[in-house]
Amino acid sequence: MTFDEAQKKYGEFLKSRGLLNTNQRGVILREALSTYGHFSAEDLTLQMLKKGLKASRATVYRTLSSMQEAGILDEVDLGHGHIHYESPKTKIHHEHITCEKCGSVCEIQIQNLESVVSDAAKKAKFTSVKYVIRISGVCEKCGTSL
Amino acid sequence: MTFDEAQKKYGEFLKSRGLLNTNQRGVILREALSTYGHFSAEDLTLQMLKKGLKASRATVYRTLSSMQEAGILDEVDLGHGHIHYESPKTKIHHEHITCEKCGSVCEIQIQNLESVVSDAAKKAKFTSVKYVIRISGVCEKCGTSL
DNA sequence: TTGACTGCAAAGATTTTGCAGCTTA
DNA sequence: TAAGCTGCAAAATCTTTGCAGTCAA
Repeated sequence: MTFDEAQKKYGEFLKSRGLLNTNQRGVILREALSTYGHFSAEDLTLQMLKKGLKASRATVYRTLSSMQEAGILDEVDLGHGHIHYESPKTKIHHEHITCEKCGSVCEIQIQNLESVVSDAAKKAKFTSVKYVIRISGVCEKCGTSL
Repeated sequence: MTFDEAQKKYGEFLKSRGLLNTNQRGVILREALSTYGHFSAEDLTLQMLKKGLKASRATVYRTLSSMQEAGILDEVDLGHGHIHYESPKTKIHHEHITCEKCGSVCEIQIQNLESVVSDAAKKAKFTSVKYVIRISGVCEKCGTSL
């Protein structure tokens, strides 16, 4: 998803709900999509502060949450105790695994995870299925240094 | 896993770490394993309070966490904003899906999820792989009543 | 006896909310 | 103008921690 596509999609989402397309929402959208990899609301707030872009923590939280609802951000659980987001533009169907010892994060590919989960959910008559998976383990480095 | 097996396993875990097998740990273990389905630290604390069993919130948190490490409880993410646990004795390889509208939780079966995740993680040279998956969607009732 | 455990209350961390003033359409 | 948004600070939620007294081996 390019920035323009995301902007358009978010704009439509806002309009469909009767919400306003404000300056802050635009700034946060741009910032979120231009960030490589995963970030938390806190990360983004600080990153914007450094650049002199103004948006309060509360607004960042509110906006990221609505961007996720709009489908232009995915939630990611790295097991770090707070929500991370990620732009789907960098997502070619991958998940993350966090090392329990050193905290490092690797991306891994899980074949068909999306469809497997979605199929199972459909058997229980659920629609609009989403999932967040948190995977952890011990990485090679930490495993061999024991 | 029966209660006796869990108790034995937990006892061995504690011993191997030089930790004590205290009264509170025993009480919490019994309470956790006798609870059907999933529960949070808070749930368990209140449940024990009602029965007149004494254990502070902090101790329950500490104990559940160590029981998870010992492998006699599994962490479950229902998307309710706090950690839930579940006894593996009720777990015949199932996951949970939470309805975004009404909050109801269903159990669903996902074929081979465990091995699929574990295999993918092994390709990244991770060992001792664990995962927690949070699945959400819209249940049949909420989907048709729109 | 000694190290570990417990309860309490206080601290922490992350996220949400109330409200008054500001903005967008 | 009206409805929605924003920032601030306060609140809420869940969880962890420090400490002094208690307990298990």
